[in-house]
Amino acid sequence: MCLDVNSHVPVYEQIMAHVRTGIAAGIYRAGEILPSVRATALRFVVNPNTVQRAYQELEREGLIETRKGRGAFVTADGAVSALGKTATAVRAHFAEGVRLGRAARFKNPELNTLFQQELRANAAASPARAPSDRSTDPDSPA
Amino acid sequence: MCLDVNSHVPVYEQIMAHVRTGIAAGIYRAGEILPSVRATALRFVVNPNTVQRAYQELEREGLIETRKGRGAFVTADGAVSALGKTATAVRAHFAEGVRLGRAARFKNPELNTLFQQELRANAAASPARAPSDRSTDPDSPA
Amino acid sequence: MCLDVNSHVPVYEQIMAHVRTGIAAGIYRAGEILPSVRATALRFVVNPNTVQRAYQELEREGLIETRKGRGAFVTADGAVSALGKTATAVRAHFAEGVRLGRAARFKNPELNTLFQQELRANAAASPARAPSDRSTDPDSPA
Amino acid sequence: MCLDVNSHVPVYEQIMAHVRTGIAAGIYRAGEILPSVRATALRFVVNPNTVQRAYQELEREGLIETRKGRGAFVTADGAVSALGKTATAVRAHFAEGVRLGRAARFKNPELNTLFQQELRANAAASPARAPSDRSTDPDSPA
DNA sequence: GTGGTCTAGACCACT
DNA sequence: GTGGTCTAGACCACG
Repeated sequence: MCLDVNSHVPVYEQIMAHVRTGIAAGIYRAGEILPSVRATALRFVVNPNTVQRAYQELEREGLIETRKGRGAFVTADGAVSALGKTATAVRAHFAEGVRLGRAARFKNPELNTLFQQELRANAAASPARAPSDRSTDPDSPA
Repeated sequence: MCLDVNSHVPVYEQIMAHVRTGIAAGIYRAGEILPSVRATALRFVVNPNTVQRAYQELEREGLIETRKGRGAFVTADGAVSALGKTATAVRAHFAEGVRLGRAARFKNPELNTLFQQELRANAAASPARAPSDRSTDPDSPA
Repeated sequence: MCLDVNSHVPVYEQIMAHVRTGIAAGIYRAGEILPSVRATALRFVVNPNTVQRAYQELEREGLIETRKGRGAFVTADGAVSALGKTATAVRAHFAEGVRLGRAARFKNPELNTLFQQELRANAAASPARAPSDRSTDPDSPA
Repeated sequence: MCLDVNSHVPVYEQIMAHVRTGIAAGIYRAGEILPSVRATALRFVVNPNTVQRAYQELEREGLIETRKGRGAFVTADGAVSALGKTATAVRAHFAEGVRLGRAARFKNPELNTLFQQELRANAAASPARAPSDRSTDPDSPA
């Protein structure tokens, strides 16, 4: 898991998304401490300020809580809301793809085919088959 | 059809995507003239410079051709390549959604459900059923 | 002989240069009439207004003289000054090339070699040898 | 070294040429950082946007690489290709001069004389002799 | 401090 | 009217 500096999405938001999905996935549980700002900065090869901002925004969202000199902790309802937020984000991407396809007169079956290809391409666990031939598309208008 | 100024995607790229899908959809055909820079600027309530830049990049991509004092025209192979480029963009969005979902331990069936919901939500004509309550998610990390 | 619409040099100036060298070369002599605006426009596939402007500027330069309803004529001293103007223009190009080369630390012998190559490449009459492999360079900063 | 705002060559291209020859001359080496956009804008008394555009185009050419918040850096193969690009630009100027001269029926010896004069006029160090009275010709049709 | 995008408004070349 | 370049000045993301 790493960041895409060429994406239009600010790095600090990518880090936010990373933490959010981490919570949604149960990697970080309610009350647990998150990796320190500095550790995260080193891991992503990024300026600590940037991580700092990500954590700050997450705190504003109520997902985490920072305590001076202690670190950042997942809040009680952060654990539950993260899952919903992630699902919403996922849907947003699908919606954007669908919208774009519709604009180009793609029919439902065609869109479905494209989606199933991605599902297999990025297969992880259950029905894993296809090799991951996915490559980022600089063209993608978010 | 309008732009999202709050998106992290530069406005000029959104305009590029718009033209691209317009060509892919057959709204603009090979050899046909595109709306002028100024007209497009008015339509999207955007500065002419921004449209100018979009057209310029599209020209560099070989999709369109501009002639001083005449206007911008869809090139012959622009008409064909636009379709492929749009499909790639669509897949990129699906891929990103899938990636995000996978990170949060969503299973294939769950992702599929989310996708089918979008497909129906944004339904245009044919199998239209549930209109649903889709709204853009400013949180979406592209 | 034709125009380069992709050049940064305005078309009307290219036409001016064409007339100027035509006079310098003795194709158009003092007192002789020049091709009409419309004829020139057709020949170069250009808007008559553009030719009109070229002729107008040439008149301001004193190289030609236009008489309503008659046409444009080479003036007496136009015939002599054109040659000088052309020579100056030629030198200006050489100077720009030399300047650019110097900036990149090219030595005199190297510059000379490049020049001799061009001289042979564009060979026309006297010591004609090499085939014309010259191609326009969009990079050229005038 | 300064820009010619009266030239028909866009300022941003003049800046590109300047950087290119700088790289070709070894003033900027592979991996080294270039002057910042704002610094260059001040140096050339030009709007930062204009420099920004020049750098952006150079990046597209692969000559340089920019990193947000860091600066612009000369790429590895930028260092080598710049030299070739500059040589091409130099030849283009010589070619244009030759072409113009040929059109006016100048013979090779005459063209050669004009060139040698420029070579001496713009002499830098080695065989410097006649300083001469060279001045830029705004008339020069690139 | 760095690069990157956008607006407002200007002037030029060309049809 | 068209596209193309430039300025002035603003705001954002990153270090």
